[in-house]
Amino acid sequence: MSSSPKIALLEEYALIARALSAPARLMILEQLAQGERGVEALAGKVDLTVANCSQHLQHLRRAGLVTSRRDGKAVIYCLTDAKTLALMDMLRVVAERNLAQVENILRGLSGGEDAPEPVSRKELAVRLAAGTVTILDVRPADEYATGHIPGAINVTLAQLDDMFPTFDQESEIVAYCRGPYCIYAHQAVAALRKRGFHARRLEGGLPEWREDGRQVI
Amino acid sequence: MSSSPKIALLEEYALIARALSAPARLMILEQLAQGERGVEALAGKVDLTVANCSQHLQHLRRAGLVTSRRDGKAVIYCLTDAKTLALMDMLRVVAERNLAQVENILRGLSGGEDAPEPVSRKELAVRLAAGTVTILDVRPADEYATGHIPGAINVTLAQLDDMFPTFDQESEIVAYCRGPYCIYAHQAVAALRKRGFHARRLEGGLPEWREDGRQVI
DNA sequence: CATACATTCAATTAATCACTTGATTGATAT
DNA sequence: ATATCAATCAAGTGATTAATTGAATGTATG
Repeated sequence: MSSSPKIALLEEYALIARALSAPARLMILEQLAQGERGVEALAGKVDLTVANCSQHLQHLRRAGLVTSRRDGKAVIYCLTDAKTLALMDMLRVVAERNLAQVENILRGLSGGEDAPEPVSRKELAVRLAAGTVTILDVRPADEYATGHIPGAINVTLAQLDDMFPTFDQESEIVAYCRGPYCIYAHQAVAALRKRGFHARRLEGGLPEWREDGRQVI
Repeated sequence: MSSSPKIALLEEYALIARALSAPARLMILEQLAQGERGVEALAGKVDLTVANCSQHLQHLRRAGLVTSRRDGKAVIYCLTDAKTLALMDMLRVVAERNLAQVENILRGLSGGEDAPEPVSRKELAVRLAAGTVTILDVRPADEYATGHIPGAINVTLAQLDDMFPTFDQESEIVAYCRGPYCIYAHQAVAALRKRGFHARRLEGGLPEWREDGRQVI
């Protein structure tokens, strides 16, 4: 098989990199970061056929990034450990630093305007305790239902237009979504700022907030 | 091209992961971590034809991991930044945690015996200043020549057999090589311990030592 | 200007990959 | 047992990839 142990090792490392080299699998991992899921639920979320999704999941399992267990007739997948999230985040950081294309897309998301720096999780925790901030959870309702930051209001992007009158023009609004790969919070902040609100993104998303050991309800 | 900005972003991230998904390219990156190199020198080091190596380098450049400049008739490649090294190291960490195969190979490298914990760079720096340690640089002579830890002795694995009599049985020996992807230090430590020496690996390799801002001559 | 040199491009082949379709397995309920 | 449901497997297609070969580019030197 492999001539030398060195190449054998590199092939294993490459196997993990390859597992991360398809957009569909990155989306699956983003979903699993929210919490464990069955194959059919995942296939629905990332818009793949069940068979195709199953194959991607096995690819991820071969790379050791996810594990599965059987629950009745369903097979539940979950992330092997949080290091995978750190690896994905580093992928994003390197992409943002080195690829001009990524910068262009991110600029486009904030509607041409300069997006403000995101709010750190620590800062949000302090202001959450003080009650000086409105928090928006911009994920789909079902993901909000399985866990969210205490006090967060669930508003999808489509609903946002109707909600403007209910927000306070003075206090700051912080929006979050699935995590660094998710663009909902970017888009929500752009829409809010266009209407004159003080809005910023939360750094990371719910999985990172949970990973910090902060409260989720 | 890409239907949504989300998929466009994921495709960029996937591009970087794909760049890391071939053993040949991981070897090229390991070499570039030692210092900038021309195409022909790289091709020789990683045992590829020049044309093939050039194509791999362009793959890496498209992913923003390396940059190139022209120097006379040679084209010199170097790593875009040190974050790439961090990404590769995280790839290794995840592999060691999640893939049984990697554990097997690493165990095989230490000759079946339990390998001792590596020496941290900080600890080595202290003991280097105190002169209480022998340091072996187990890389090829040309790589040693372009920079090494002060006081390190250059010994290739092939030469190691002849060198045993010259080592002190009492003081500890620390071996290092190109970095976490390189197995020379593992093999050297295994050989030394089989002969009864107190030997350990340095954590990381020369690029990481240099990255810490420590002295290299 | 012609030559030599280092690198890149272009065309080819074999292998691998993503995705689709339809059949099969495994577990539960009737 | 039989039916049902979730997930996986197996086979086939089109696209992408790594590697090889030979030609073409760009840069220095005689």
